[in-house]
Amino acid sequence: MFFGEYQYKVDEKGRLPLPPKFRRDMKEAAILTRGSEKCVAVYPLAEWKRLADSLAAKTVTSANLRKLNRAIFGSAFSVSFDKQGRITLPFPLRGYAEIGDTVVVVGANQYVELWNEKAWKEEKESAEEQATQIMESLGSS
Amino acid sequence: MFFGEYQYKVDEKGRLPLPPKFRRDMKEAAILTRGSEKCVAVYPLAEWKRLADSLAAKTVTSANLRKLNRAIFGSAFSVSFDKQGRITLPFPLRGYAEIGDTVVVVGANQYVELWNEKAWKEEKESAEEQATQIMESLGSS
DNA sequence: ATAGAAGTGGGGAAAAGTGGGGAAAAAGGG
DNA sequence: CCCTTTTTCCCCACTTTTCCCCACTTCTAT
Repeated sequence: MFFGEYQYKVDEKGRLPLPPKFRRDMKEAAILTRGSEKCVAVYPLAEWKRLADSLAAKTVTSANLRKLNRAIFGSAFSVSFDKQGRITLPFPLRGYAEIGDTVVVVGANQYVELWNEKAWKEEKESAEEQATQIMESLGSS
Repeated sequence: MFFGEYQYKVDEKGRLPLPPKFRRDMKEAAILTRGSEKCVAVYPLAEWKRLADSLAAKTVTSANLRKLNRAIFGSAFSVSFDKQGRITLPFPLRGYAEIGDTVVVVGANQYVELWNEKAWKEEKESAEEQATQIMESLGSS
């Protein structure tokens, strides 16, 4: 279970640390891919396998499945941690999420997201607004 | 069950004590997250799990679920008590609730809230005002 | 009055964040 | 096909932060 919000620097070589707690749950390696919003998704190996399997099991038209596969697997990168616990952000993903020399690492339960600082700020606000509504509807039940 | 209002200092290292009575109900650790108003919510582990589960059970679109995960898990931090019964307030939460070197700890039944001193004063006044009105309307029935 | 518990402060060891050098590997051009 | 240039990756080093422990003071209850 991943949670919390952490800010780190991305160095000239494109390396960035993950919070120690996150590292421990991603033994040796992780899978990076494009997030649904403008962010990078980081999956532990096990979670990635689960995701891949559930996609394979989906009954969609084969044309759609191919598209989905390309989108998901085509932009997936496997990364490993160096001795300092850092990963190297692949260039295409870095460009996609518009991550400069600062990154916000966000725990989202089953996986982790990497955000451009400003983009995260905006996303957070809209997410909170929505969460408040949902939580209030829970309270009234 | 948490109740009462206590004022403590936050030291230079960002540490603050919780009332002994509260500590006892939060065995070893607690989860801190954003409160609905400008405060920090402190949940015992069990209560947090209950909350997270009830949210996960909500049937929402996957886009909304992602947002919900971000709002809920992104601002959650797990903290533990040191030998003196203090917790360290994570920086993002401290900023959000605008907590300086003084904090008001408020019991709110199932969970606990941490407030900026001034913000609490205002919140309390408006809460008391409303409570009086509500009770008066009850009394006339 | 004294003992225990609670609030407050700080020192030191360990961990984490950050930056960079150099060897190995890859890529590219003659 | 080989040599040169660039990139990647592994390792080391420094700085900052965090965490654990100890100490002192205050308050309360017996």
